Amino acid sequence: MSVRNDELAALFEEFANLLEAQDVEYKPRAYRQAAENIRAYPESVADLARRGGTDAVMGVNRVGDAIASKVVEYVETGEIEELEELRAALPVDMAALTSVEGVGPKTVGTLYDELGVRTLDDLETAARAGEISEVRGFGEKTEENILANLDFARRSHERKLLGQARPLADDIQRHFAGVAAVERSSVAGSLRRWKPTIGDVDLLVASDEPEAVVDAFTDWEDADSVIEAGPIKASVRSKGIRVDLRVVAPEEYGAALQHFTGSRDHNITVRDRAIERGLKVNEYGVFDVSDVDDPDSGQRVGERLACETEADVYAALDLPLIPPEMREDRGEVEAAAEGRLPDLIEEGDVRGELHLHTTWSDGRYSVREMVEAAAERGYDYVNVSDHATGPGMVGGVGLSDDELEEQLAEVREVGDDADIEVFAGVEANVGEDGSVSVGDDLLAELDCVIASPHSALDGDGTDRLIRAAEHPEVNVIGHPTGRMLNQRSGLDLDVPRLAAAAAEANTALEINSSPNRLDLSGGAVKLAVERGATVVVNTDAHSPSNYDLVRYGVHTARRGWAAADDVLNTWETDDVRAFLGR
DNA sequence: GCCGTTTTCGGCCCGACTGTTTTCAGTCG
Repeated sequence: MSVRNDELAALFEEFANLLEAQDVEYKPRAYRQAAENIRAYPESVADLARRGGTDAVMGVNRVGDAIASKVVEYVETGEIEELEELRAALPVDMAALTSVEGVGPKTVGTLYDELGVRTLDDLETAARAGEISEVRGFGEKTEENILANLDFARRSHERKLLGQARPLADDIQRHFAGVAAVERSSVAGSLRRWKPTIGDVDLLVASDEPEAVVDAFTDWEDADSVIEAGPIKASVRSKGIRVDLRVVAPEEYGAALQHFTGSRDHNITVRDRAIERGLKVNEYGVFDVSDVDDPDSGQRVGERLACETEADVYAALDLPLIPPEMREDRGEVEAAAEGRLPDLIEEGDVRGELHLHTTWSDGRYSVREMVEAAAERGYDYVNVSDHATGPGMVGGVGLSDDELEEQLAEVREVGDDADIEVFAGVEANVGEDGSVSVGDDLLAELDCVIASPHSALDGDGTDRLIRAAEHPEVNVIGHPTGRMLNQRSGLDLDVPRLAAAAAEANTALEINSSPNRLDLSGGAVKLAVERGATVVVNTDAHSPSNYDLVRYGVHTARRGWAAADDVLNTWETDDVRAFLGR
């Protein structure tokens, strides 16, 4: 049985909520943290369980022997006995009910005990009948809010894609640019760390007039409804996404930005380092509490060190500024302390696009239009890589070998006219056995061959992709797992093993920048780069405007600690040609 | 339940906001 990480994570989140409904202390937090780390783990945790048992699963941060053995139990039997007992004691659809804004585990427990509410439908029926406002501790306002939030909970139980949330954040940043009370503003939270999926949009503003900022925020034309609004913070819903605003004093902006960017685990490690130095870090600043009797006696206890900028905050802890994309508690604080932070790739380092489609397959623009658009962007080279026919290609999208020969002539012709280097390539399909769906003679004529899995996208794909990577004519493995965010998890990969083989074979691993994919993930990129593999940031463009998606790939590379040198398409044309063996 | 150059036992982040309450519980981030 193949079990996805997010499926495991959901189980332990349910575990946490059921325990919390019973007033159990501390355990819920432990289960939630374990769930979060399982969800974010770059490889299949179920695979870990199968290969190495509880010991291997305990390698996941904040997973100890108790939770690890529950993972093993679930992978082996499809059930966790303790969870079944908890469910029997509180037989409710916990995930659905707690997805209603303002309804948490305690509320679920109370409404089950008092009214027998088990599902969203039960909740709606009880609210419409006015029963909820009769329960002690509840009132009419709570009942109204539940009704108001129910539809939203029914419609959107998924995290939003980075590619949806980023443009929204850009919009509101433009709105704030016209508000006089806003001194500085930034996105924070997981969006600033460029996580592939986002729970909500976090915004931070520096201002001496917080209430004016909150007013401007709730008046924003794209704010569809106001969830809450106080003197220094507010939340609205916009286009189905929750947007949280926090306003802070300008002199505390750096500390607040550091605090609200997270991740929580990164901040815990940072705080630990502060404690070692007699310092205290919170959202208001870094404080020297070495001469203070009770450092917990207030928010701003002790002497405040500089914290107008994030760099000040890290400097106070003898650390260089750690880029937001790295703040996932994957060893970055230790690396920073030892001066080992990589010089991360930046958007401006990208010199070319090595994966694009034209009207020959499923693109919407001609070879010439795609090449000219790349030249206009200032790129030095592109690789025309239309789909080949083969496993996973439906509706006649992919090209036969004869058609590819025909296209090759056109690509050469466009290349002769172009100011930039035009590589002739293909996106071939990797069969279930690792074979490549284009004839070897034709592959040898091409400059840059991408091999991508498009079919049989479940189970372990490591051996299959290694075989493709070792094919002498293959230069890039495209979207290696084949995952589609919120839809399918794709292949399980032993990334270190694949990366070592790819490095040996001089084959690059793709970071596909499409917001639906972001494949490889940042965590996988880190493992790949550590094994010496070269990665390539491609947009898989089907139109010129798709070239803009490159930022998502670059920031994913940064989440994987990649420097420009690790990324093939930051190299100069001659070096890329040498890598391709042309 | 997890975790440890202060601990293998005894801690666990904490502040803002809301709605329900007369001083607080629940939710959220």
